[in-house]
Amino acid sequence: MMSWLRDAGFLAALEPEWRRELEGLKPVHVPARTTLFRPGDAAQSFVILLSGRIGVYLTGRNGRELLLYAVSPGETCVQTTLGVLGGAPYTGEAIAETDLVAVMVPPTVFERLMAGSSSFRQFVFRAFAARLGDLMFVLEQVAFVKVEQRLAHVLLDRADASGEVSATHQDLAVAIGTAREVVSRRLEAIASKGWIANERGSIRILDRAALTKMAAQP
Amino acid sequence: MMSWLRDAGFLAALEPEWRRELEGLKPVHVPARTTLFRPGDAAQSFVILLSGRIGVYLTGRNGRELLLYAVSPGETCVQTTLGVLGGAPYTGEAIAETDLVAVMVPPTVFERLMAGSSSFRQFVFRAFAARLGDLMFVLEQVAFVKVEQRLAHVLLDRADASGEVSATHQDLAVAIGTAREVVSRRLEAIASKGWIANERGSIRILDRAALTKMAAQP
DNA sequence: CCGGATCCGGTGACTTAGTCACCGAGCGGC
DNA sequence: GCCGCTCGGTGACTAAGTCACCGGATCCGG
Repeated sequence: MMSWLRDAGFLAALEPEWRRELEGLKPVHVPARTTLFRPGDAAQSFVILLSGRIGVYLTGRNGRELLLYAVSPGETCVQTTLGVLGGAPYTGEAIAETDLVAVMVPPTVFERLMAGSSSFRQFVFRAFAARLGDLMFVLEQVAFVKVEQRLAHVLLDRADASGEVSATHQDLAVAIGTAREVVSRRLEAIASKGWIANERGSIRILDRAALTKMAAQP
Repeated sequence: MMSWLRDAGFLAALEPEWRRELEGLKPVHVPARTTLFRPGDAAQSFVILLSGRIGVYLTGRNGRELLLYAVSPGETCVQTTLGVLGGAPYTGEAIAETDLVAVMVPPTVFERLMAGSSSFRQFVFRAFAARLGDLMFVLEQVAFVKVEQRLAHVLLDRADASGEVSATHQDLAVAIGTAREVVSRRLEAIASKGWIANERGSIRILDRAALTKMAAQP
C-alpha cells in the first residue's frame, strides 16, 4: 500500500528518518457537513488535510457569520494547533464543506517532529504565516473596504472558467461579512449595469473587466 | 553585570544550556515614535520586548487606521517572526509608543533554540496563540459589534484607577476601527446621559457600571 | 509676549450599510 | 398536488461612514 505522504507533494523535503514517523499515521475520513471544531473546544491534534475542503467561520452574537479562511489539501488548520501548543481555546468554527481525508498528528509526535526536523518546522511556520495573512486580509476588507468592492472581489474569486458563480446570496454575504439583504440589493444594482446576471442559486459574470475594475477602485 | 534574562520573569523555565545562548545577546534601545516595521518589510529577527510598548496598526487605502494589538514587555512581535520563518511579508505597521528596550534574536540563534529547547518552543507558540487570539477579537468586534459597545469597551479598558482615559477622539477611533467624527458624536451622546465627561485630550468616566452594561449588551 | 502652525474637536449634509418584518416564488419530497 | 423549505425581494428605518469646513486650544519659535 502506498503511503499518503508519498502521494502528497507538500512535505517532499522532509528528512527520511522523520518520514517514517508520519507515514505510520493512518488518515481518517470525515463526511461533509461535519462540524469539526466549535468555539471553546480544546484541540487535540495537529491536522493535515489530504483531500476535501474545510471552511473556518467566525460567528457574532447577532448570528451573522463571516468566513475566515478555507483549508485546502496539504494545509493545516492552524487554530487547532495553537490550541494544543499554546493552550488557547479554539475561537472559530470549522465545518467540513466536502468529504474529507486528513491525518491527525498527536501532540507527542508533533513535539518530536518539531524538535527534530527543521523542514517540518518550516512547514508549520509557513502554514502559520499563510493563515495570519488570510486573517489580516479579511480584517482589512471588513474594516476598510466597501461592500460593493468586496462583492466584486469574491465573485471573481469564485467564478469558474465560464464565469459561473454557484453560491446563494447568503453564501456571499457570509464570505464578505455582511447581511443577505445587502448582497441582494448590490447584486441587483450590478446586474442593472449589465455586468452580471442573477439566477436562482448562482450568478453569471458577463463583464469580467468591469468587475475587476470595481474590485480595485478606492 | 546582571543578565536581562534573569530580570525578566517570562523565560524562567528555559533550560540552563540555552539560557547562555540568549544571555549573550545585547538588548537594543529604541526611542519613542520610531516606526519599527512597515507593510512589505522583510523582518530580520525574532524580537523580545523588555520594556516599553509597541503598537501594531493596520492601515486601509482610505487612510483610516486600526489598532491590531499592543506588544508589552515579555512579549514578541509575532508578525516579524512569521516574516523570517514563513517567508511572508509584514502586513502591519509597528510603532514604538514609548522608548523601548528589546532583544533581537537573529534567525540562526532562533533556529537553534527552536531545535533544542522545548520550553522555548512553548514560549513561541504561546506568543502566537495569544496574538492570533487578539486578532480574532478585533475581527469579531469590527465585523459584528456596534460602535457604541466597542467604544464603551475601550474606555473601560483604558481608564486608570480614577476613571481617567487620556486619549484623543482620534486615538479612540483607531482603537475601535472607525472614524473620528463617529467617536465624537457617540461620546457626546454618552456624555449627555451623564456617564462620562469630555475634556480636551481625555475622558473621565463617571458611571463605570453603566458603561459596563453598555459594552456587554447585544 | 506675540503670531502662526498645528492639533483637537464640533457640525451639517449626505451616502452607504445593517436591521427588521414580511412576502412570494421556486423547488424537492412524499 | 400539497407541504414545507430555501431563496430572494422589498419597504421602512437606524447606524455608521464620508466630506467639507469651522473655530478654539496649544505649542513653539522669535
